[in-house]
Amino acid sequence: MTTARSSYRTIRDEISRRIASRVWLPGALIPGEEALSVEFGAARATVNRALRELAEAGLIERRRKAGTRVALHPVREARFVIPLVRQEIEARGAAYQYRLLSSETIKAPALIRARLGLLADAPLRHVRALHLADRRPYQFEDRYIVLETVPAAEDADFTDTGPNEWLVETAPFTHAEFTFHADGAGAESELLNVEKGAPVFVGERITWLGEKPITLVRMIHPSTYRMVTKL
Amino acid sequence: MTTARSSYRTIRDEISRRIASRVWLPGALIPGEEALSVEFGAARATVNRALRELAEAGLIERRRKAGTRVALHPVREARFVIPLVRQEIEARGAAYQYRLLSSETIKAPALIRARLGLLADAPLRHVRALHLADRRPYQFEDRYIVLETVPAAEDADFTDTGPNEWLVETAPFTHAEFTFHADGAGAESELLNVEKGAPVFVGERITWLGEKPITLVRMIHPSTYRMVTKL
DNA sequence: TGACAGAATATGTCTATACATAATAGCGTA
DNA sequence: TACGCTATTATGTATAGACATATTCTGTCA
Repeated sequence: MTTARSSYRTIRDEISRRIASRVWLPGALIPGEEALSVEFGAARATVNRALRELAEAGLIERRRKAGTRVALHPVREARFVIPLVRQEIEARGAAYQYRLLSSETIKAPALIRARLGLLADAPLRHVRALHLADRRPYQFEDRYIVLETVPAAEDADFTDTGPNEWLVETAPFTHAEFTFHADGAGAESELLNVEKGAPVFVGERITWLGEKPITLVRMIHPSTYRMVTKL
Repeated sequence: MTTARSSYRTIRDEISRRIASRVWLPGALIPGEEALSVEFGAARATVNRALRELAEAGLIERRRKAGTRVALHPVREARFVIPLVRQEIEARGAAYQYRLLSSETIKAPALIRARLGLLADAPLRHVRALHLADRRPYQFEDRYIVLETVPAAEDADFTDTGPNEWLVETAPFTHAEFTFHADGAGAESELLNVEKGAPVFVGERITWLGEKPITLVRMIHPSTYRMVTKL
């Protein structure tokens, strides 16, 4: 019979605590919103918000009529922010530098076309660039921009600022897909200043505006790179 | 003057659309909750929920008194679920197999101690295991469990099921930190059936219960592994 | 000019109430 | 017994109104 002066945070944290301290075991049914609102002396809407947040975090599972139960496997999800390379580098207190390597308009290569679900001959802008932190190679960027979706990219100037910053300001996206994997350094090994075949961390991102693909980018980091996220 | 029959989803999506279609430009101030509730014919609370979700997604930024504006750099965040290896493998339609490689109770090595913020001589359970998908090495798991935090782990039997599944059911966590990077295969190369020094994808995870560290685990995948997430 | 106290304001949260909706449980019928 | 309809129930969402709180703005005083 906690007295607590309502507040959805109080309720959320208390319930979270009960789960963490195993007062309510995984799989167990917890009291309904009505009951909790009585216990905490809060309105049902307040309890609802607390429970909703916990459900979103994956700690509990809710179903109409069936009630709310502690998640069996806390399939919690972590979040990682999608920063601009520049911000990422500057946040570490390092000096950011950018170097454009190449930029051209091409017909979509078969592989890229398949990945983006494009018809043959779709024109793309292909940009290669290097991002440095304190004068050391930090990320090699290999990007394709779909000109049908973003016509303005045809004439954009990427000599001083990277296409990412330009896109972020110019072409908002609605969906995105991220892929991460490890690979051996290929042609980009020299640029990153690593041996050929040395392990590199590859992040790949595709973004869409509605159904239309905007861009595909491969971001390649030397093996010193760490992608960190907290929960 | 959209008529729309309220619903926070309708409002959320419409605002999202206006941002995507650049009706409201990045950095621009958008109408206040009061105004929007009039426009959409909804209660302020409903508009609030719509805006709150958009803010959480990083599409807009809200500040009291200052108002709500379209985020300059959509610092959106992606989420990735934290699945059990088994589920991950079975979800691909592959057969899951587990093999315990070694298990012993040790004093914390200096490196691990530092990483977990432990005092000297803290006893740990060190478990090494291999997870296979369709009989092929999928993940090498190298785990340390802090016995002070989870005493029951001392006697737990990991011959048939991995420590991860055991922990998930037994020791809930409140915080976690994830790190991902690429590395060259070391001692585990044979187990993963790759050449020594071949690129591997390393995921590291530390979990805490309150202030007390629970476990540190390194999960090493061959370079065929892809970590995928959508937004 | 600049510092500071207060007024103004947009968002943040809570309440009470109502109705909507999904899903279960139970009943009746074939 | 098997099937399908209906009542029940817990969560989901909406509303109007109120108060809380963080910030900005403004005017005053040194």
